[in-house]
Formats: sequence, C-alpha cells, structure tokens
Amino acid sequence: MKQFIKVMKALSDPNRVKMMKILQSRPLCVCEIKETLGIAQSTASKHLKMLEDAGLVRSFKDGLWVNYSLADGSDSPYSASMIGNLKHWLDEKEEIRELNRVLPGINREDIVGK
Amino acid sequence: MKQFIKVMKALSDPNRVKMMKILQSRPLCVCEIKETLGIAQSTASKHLKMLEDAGLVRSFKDGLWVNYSLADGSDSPYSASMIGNLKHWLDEKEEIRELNRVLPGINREDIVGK
DNA sequence: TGACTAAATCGTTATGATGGAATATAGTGA
DNA sequence: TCACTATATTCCATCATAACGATTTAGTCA
Repeated sequence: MKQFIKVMKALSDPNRVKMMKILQSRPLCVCEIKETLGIAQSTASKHLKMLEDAGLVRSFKDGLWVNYSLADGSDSPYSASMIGNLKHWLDEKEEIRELNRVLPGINREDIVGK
Repeated sequence: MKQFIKVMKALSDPNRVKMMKILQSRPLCVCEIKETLGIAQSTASKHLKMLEDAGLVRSFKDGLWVNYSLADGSDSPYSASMIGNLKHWLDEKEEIRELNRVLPGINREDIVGK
C-alpha cells in the first residue's frame, strides 16, 4: 500500500508529471530539466528524487552530470503501469505540446555556457 | 492535465484507497464506510467527495442515505484505468484483507442502532 | 592540492491537505 | 409543522508539500 501511495503522490504534481513526459523523448540531466520547465535547480532535484523513490525514473552519473531517464518499471506493478500509461496520456495537452516544442532546442552545453 | 492530477491526488491517501477497495465488494452508505475505516463521519464524507470529483465513485440518494459505489470510468481515461487496475491491485495487502474480513459484518441498521 | 562546476541538501516561507468537533442541510414520518 | 436523522459543510489545529536561495557535496582538470 505504501508503495502504491508513493507512486500516486509522485504523480500528483504537475511539474513531476511534466518531467515524466519530457523524459519520454530522451534522457536529460537536471539542468536540462530545470531549464525546460523553468524552475530552480533545487526544485528540479527534489522532484526527481521523489520520482526516483517511487520507481518512476532512474539516474546515471556521467562525470559531473546526472542523467535521468524513465525507469523500466521493475520496481512495482504500480510504477510499471503508470510509466506505460503515461506514454500515451496527455500528449495532446497544450502544456505538454509546448514542452515538446522547446525540448529539441534544449542542450546542456548551451545552458552551462550562459 | 488537471483531470489527471485530480485522479492521482484522490488516490494519494490511504483512506481514500481503502474506500475504493471496499466499494469493490458492494455499494455502501457513508456510515458504513466510516464504520469500516474507523474514521469520523465528516472525514469520510469529505474523502468521498474528493473521489467523486475525480470520477472514481458515484453517489445515489436513497431517502436519508447516500449510497456510494465505484464509478464506471466514463469520466476520463485516467479514472477508468485506475478503477480497473485497483480491482486486482492491493488485494493481498494485510490492510485490505482486514477490511474485507470485517466488511461482511458491517450493516447500516446496526450502526444506526447504537 | 586548488579552482571550478553540476547536482544534492538545508533553511525558510507560503500554501495545501488531513482529521475531528460542531453546525447546517435535506429527507422522513408523525 | 415539528422532531428526528444521515450526510454535507464549516471551523480550527496540525502536519505535509512546493518553491527558492544559499550552502554543501562530489566529480573534473590544471
């Protein structure tokens, strides 16, 4: 039950849902995610931790960068199901379409450079 | 997106999830639900309203009683999916098994009578 | 080692969620 | 109409959540 609640809580916040949606396109580092969503770095980091604790995303270190990607769902049937459903849910929502428009122009080198 | 968040939030609370699970057995009035979960009447009523707003349960008036039952999911794909998944999720959890043990002995006339 | 940098954590503030007691509402029946 | 009752709503106290800036941590490269 606690595991199920954790997944539901993780998906109860718009920014975290947006993170799940943009991670469907490709793995992203924290700075790319914060940039895409327009939120503070600490905020992004905390949200990602919550998604990771719920088994919805995974992180891989690459030097100074930490890349986040969707989890494979092996953590629980709840996370597996939600990861799967979210792949076809919300795509037509304007909030998400907008993210998918800006995402291709997001690049970690550019963010660092400014 | 708001609709999706509403469903996730509704299922982010243990008492509300328990309500969804006991309503799988049969429609119940507020007093039966509060009795089964051991919570105050006002608390039960508020939780049920939240589930109803999310399209997860329905209510039917029967005189003074208000009977709640699972919704059919026609509200949104999110509620439909969660209603369906919850039918086979969490059944083996002790918290839920216990509810299913006491539920058959719960009866609105007995609750009123005391 | 020391300067540098991406991400994580801490401290604080504002907002929202939860629970119960008390009160209001609406339906029933005399 | 009046007393009665199941549920809804309001009020209040407590606790959780979300946001940001500041700081700490960990990894890189001279």
